[in-house]
Amino acid sequence: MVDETRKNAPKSDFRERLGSTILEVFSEADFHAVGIRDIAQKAGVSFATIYKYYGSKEQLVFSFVDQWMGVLTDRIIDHLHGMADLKEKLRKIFWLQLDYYERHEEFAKIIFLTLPMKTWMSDESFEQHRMFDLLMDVLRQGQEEGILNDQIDTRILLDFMMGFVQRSFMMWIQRGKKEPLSSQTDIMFDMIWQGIQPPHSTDKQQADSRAIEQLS
Amino acid sequence: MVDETRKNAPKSDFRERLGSTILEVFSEADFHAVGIRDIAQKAGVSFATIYKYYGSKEQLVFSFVDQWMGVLTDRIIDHLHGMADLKEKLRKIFWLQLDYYERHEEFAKIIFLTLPMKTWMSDESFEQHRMFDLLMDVLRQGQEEGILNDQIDTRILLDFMMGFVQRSFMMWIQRGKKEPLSSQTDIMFDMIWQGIQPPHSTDKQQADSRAIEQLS
Amino acid sequence: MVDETRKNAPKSDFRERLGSTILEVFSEADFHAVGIRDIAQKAGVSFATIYKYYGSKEQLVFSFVDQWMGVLTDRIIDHLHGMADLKEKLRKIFWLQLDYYERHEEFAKIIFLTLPMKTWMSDESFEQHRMFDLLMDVLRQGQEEGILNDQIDTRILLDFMMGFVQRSFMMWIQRGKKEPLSSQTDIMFDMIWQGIQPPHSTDKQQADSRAIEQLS
Amino acid sequence: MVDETRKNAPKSDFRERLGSTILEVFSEADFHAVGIRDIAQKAGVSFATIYKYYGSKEQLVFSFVDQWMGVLTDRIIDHLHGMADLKEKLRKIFWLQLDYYERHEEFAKIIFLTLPMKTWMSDESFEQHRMFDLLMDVLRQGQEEGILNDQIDTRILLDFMMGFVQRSFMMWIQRGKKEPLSSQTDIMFDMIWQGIQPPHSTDKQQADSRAIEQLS
DNA sequence: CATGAATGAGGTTTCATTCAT
DNA sequence: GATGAATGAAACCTCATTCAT
Repeated sequence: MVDETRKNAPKSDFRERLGSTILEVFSEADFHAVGIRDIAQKAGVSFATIYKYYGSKEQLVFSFVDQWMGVLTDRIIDHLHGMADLKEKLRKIFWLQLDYYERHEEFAKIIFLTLPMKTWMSDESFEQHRMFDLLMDVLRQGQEEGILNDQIDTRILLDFMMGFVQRSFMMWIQRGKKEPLSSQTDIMFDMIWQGIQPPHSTDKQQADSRAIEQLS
Repeated sequence: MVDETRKNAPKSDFRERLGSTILEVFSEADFHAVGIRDIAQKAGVSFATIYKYYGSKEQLVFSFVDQWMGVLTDRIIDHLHGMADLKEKLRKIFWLQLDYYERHEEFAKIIFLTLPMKTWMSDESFEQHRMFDLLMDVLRQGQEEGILNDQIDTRILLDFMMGFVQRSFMMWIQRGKKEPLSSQTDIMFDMIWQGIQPPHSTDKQQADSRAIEQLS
Repeated sequence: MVDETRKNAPKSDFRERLGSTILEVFSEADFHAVGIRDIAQKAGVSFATIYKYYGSKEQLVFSFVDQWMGVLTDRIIDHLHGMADLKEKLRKIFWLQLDYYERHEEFAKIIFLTLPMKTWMSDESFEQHRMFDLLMDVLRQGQEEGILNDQIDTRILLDFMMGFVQRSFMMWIQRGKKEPLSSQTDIMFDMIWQGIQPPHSTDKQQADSRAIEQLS
Repeated sequence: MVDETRKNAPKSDFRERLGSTILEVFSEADFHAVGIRDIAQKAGVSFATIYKYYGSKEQLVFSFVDQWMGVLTDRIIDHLHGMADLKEKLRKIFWLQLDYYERHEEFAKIIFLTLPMKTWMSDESFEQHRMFDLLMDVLRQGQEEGILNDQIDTRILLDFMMGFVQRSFMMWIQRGKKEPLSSQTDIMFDMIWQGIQPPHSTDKQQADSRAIEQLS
């Protein structure tokens, strides 16, 4: 299950302490405001060892971000098992993300607020292929079944959902975390669900509704 | 010898060159990868002068970002004049943003990819009160008129739209700008529009539609 | 007199403190055992400033060594003024060196014990053209006048003297500085003087002496 | 698989390869510019093994230098056998050194240009007791027999010769090895020989010579 | 007993920022 | 009021040495 095969993998203990430290410091300061020496010292690891394994401050953080994103992906995969209804799948996916980012606030701060995007986007780990493919499959299936709007590039459906998640997290932080991030999952998901459905053009719907009303 | 005529107004020129330089360099490198010396040199100013006016690298960029966001706000205000239909207003707002970010790609890269978020979010300029108030007013009005979902915090409606804009821009860049960012404005806006409407629960809508069909 | 013309010359005070520190630390430890950070701290100068001016640890030390060698050269030039007798000139030169190295023991330790020779010999400052030319002129003159052995490359005459100086200093240190280095100047100089004279082949000399003795 | 026959004697091979490597790398770079890892790799040994046997980079080199100096000492001892004439003994010693350093240029570069003197001088191996005693005995004997200047500390006679050797080697390298180092052995040795003889004051000699001439 | 991993630290370069002019 | 010098610190790379296996 775990990557025991990876070559040159440092001691698990080593990586654990590093991870904690990264969460701690990068969640509370901008990327450039954190020194590798601080990290090394707080993690009780040698500065040179970090360089040996990760090569740069960026790669160090990317490496952990990738790992933590993998955990979220695993969790999503796990939860989707045995689910058939598309809407429930998507709602679950949406909730799992909000929930994960809320419970791992430090991690979410890192990916949404701290990471130097320019460089991260050039890095393999940004793509998150496993999660991307997973979500794309669900959405594509919905489009093929006619449940979701198939006029739209599937990737845009994905962006629609992911953009809402990211923005919601950012503003949850910015606005002081007054209530749990996931507390409004249902109402927020409904917005997404409405948004990604096929356009029995809203006008038509309204006309329909009005027609019904007139009938009664 | 040169420009002795405007001896007392070198400032505008100064700021202009600084702005161009900032767009140029910060759009192509992470914040921490850009040196103030580079900026000063490219702008033809002493770096100490920059410090005199802006105090720090962050404030320097924030200052210009604020200005450029102001331009977008002005443009939105300008375009909304004389518009009455809410949907058209929102569509316009959505399009104006995509259009502005596309035509000022460097600026958009800076705010979405480069700025150290942690610090920016603590800065006055992040709030963008004028634009925030403007959009909030439009959305709130829609909620009050019953056209938009009023079960939802107006700020969430805003996040819904803004998140989509930000994510779309980021992925437009990431995916290689194959086609104009604003080329899908309509189809994308329809997603938002559907998403923010009151929840005549989709089920109900479908039921309505079916009922109509049966009637005819 | 002093190099006020040199561009980018650091503050004199700055250089003074650096010099003292260099004498202090490099005279007591091998080159590679001294850290630039220590030097900077002891000299009360910023570490970055050192690099700005000298570029490397080696160049830093070479720069001062060159200066101090220049002082010795000046001193020799000064003392030779108004001297006519070749032997006295050479004796003076020999003594001035022993004396200078003895009174500036730290400096001498640096050039004879500490400097990484390989690199120093590739450096301009190793040549010490001013002093080299000065001594070569004196020796060459002696050869031309028939006072010194002209069968030998002048440079070898120079090596003969310089090698003795260097070795004497090294062993003076090694043997615990029991008595002043220059205390045996005369007896040591006589060795050199005898060595560099034209070879009225020793055998001949002895034969001569014996002949004289027989005559009397 | 390989050399199982001398399973218990891999040491000589090990040390041989180490020696070659040391000659190779330390003759071409300053002490601090050579990494133990390079040495270990080139010699095909683990660097930790080197530490096991030698304890430090310095001791590693000192150990080999001591061995190679021993070879020179042996050679000198060997050649002095059966020689009676003091002058010839000294000439031989002088020539053997120049010859050895010339033919083992890499070794000579190490002792004269590379070794961190400060540390080496504190090391047992610097003293070279066997060679020191050997040369001192020869010189002392010369002094006792009245052939050499006995006004001078025997050690200074030694320094006189050794300084010339060291300086000559250094400058031979520095000046580009235009001709064999030992090519001028005779003329150089004559300088030393003249230098270390008793001072039937040169003036006296000249007077003698002149007297003879007058007589004839 | 030999090895590679881990370490602390140094050299070098570059940076943001401060300071004195 | 604008400037360059000086600074402290960081990233980066590599090293000598120690340590656990």
